Amino acid sequence: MDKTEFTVRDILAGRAPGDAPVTVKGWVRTRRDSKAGISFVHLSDGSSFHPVQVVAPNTLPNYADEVLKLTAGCAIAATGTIVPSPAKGQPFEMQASAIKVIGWVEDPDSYPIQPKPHTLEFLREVAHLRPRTNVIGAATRVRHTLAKAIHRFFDENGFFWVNTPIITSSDAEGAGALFRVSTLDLANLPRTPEGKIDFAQDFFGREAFLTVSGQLNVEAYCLALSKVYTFGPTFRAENSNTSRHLAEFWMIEPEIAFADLSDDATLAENLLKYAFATLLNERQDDLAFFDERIEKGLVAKLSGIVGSEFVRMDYGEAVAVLERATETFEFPVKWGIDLQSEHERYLTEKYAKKPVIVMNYPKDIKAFYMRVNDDGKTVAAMDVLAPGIGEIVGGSQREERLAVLDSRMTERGIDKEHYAWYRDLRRYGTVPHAGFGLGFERTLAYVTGLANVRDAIPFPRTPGHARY
RNA sequence: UCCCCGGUAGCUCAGCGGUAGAGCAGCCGGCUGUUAACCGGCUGGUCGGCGGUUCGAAUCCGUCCCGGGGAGCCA
Repeated sequence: MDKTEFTVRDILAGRAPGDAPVTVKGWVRTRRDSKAGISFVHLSDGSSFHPVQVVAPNTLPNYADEVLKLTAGCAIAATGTIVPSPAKGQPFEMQASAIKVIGWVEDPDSYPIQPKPHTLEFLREVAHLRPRTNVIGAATRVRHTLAKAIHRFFDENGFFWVNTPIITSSDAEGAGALFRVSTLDLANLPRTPEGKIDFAQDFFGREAFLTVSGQLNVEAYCLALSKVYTFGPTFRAENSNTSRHLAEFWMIEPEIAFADLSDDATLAENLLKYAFATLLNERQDDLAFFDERIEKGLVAKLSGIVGSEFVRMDYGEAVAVLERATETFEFPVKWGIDLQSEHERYLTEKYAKKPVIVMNYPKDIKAFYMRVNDDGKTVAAMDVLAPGIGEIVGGSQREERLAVLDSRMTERGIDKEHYAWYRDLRRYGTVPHAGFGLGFERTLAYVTGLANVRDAIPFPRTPGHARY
């Protein structure tokens, strides 16, 4: 991009010179013609929510042959002078002196992306073209800024980003079904003398899978660098068909040493508030769009969260609240049950009307690595529940006592040999530590008001869907 | 995987036993410093597939496919 080229964002912000011709490149959103002898072409390059208005006079040499044939989706380079717009709708516009068509739309009649609202369901079926829409473009920019805000928060607080492996052999974390990674010839599998598949001949000499969580690995780095986090893709081969599940999704997993569950909850709350505040500050146009078209009151909702405390309650208190509720639940509430979606929704949407942190769950419904509390009945686990989306954070203080960890593994029938390296962390300089997983797409859905995580990731993977 | 709802023009939908419709998009024309403009005209369909009921099926029945919502699992 040479010095005379500017983005739509720069032009609308007044950062392009007004005394010399500049060029902007992008894709046509709409074209309106005036018989007074000009056409108005709205041009988007994705750099900002709003397009730039290019005013094309009929004195352009290619006006009749090309400008009047521009339709939604055509790629052009427009050159001209940036002037304050005489009409309402935009602060600046371009008086074009040249419009060069770079790419036509073949068969405009059937081009799927039109200057009108489409259903999100339809847009998922044209996943390669949907970034050209307002809603997916805005979601993409918010996703970027959210990711940057999360990294910045950790950086400013002394955390190190640890890239835990995508391919693992940890297969019993209780976090769902796994995708197998193998280079064996499926049509001609090697067998052991007992007739089982001989994974010793596979690429890694053992069974391998795509990771469902970087937690166990990041714990190892936590017990050396004190404050660490992962931010990367994770994979679950669950046959989940809901608006909140993806087979491939991104997760943020901080892990802090010399810390307990309360520290963990505070970290989660601070992270979310920081991220939301950043979006309110840096993505105003996009959030205004989501507020207007996707979820009324979105900006006020986020501002409210930034400025208030999350509600914290013990699992026992949560059960008591649910038992007192006048609402009738499909699943009856009593101490010991895992909270159902309807229960979580009640707590966060009706009872607190903001994010709720539920802490100290019964140990029998939680994973083996969560620290057993002094009561012997509960573990130091916490979930952050958000209105409309449910669980966005799941975390715990980890069991740092080797004897307790071993007995928990025995209870669950987990092979200690397989977790020898994880047990080592408790043998050599063990300390209390805690962490959580934050679902990136669920968080993005929450901050945009988008009801389905499939619209919060560029190319969603769900059961039966990996076409694009 | 289970339970519901839906599939009609490129898109959004109406029609729900009797000759396939509207809005938007596209094309043509009119008007206009316009703002996902406005006015007129035109083009555009195996009514998801297959089978059945009926004189006659987009409409009723069966089945399969596809999409969505909810549940479970979880982030």
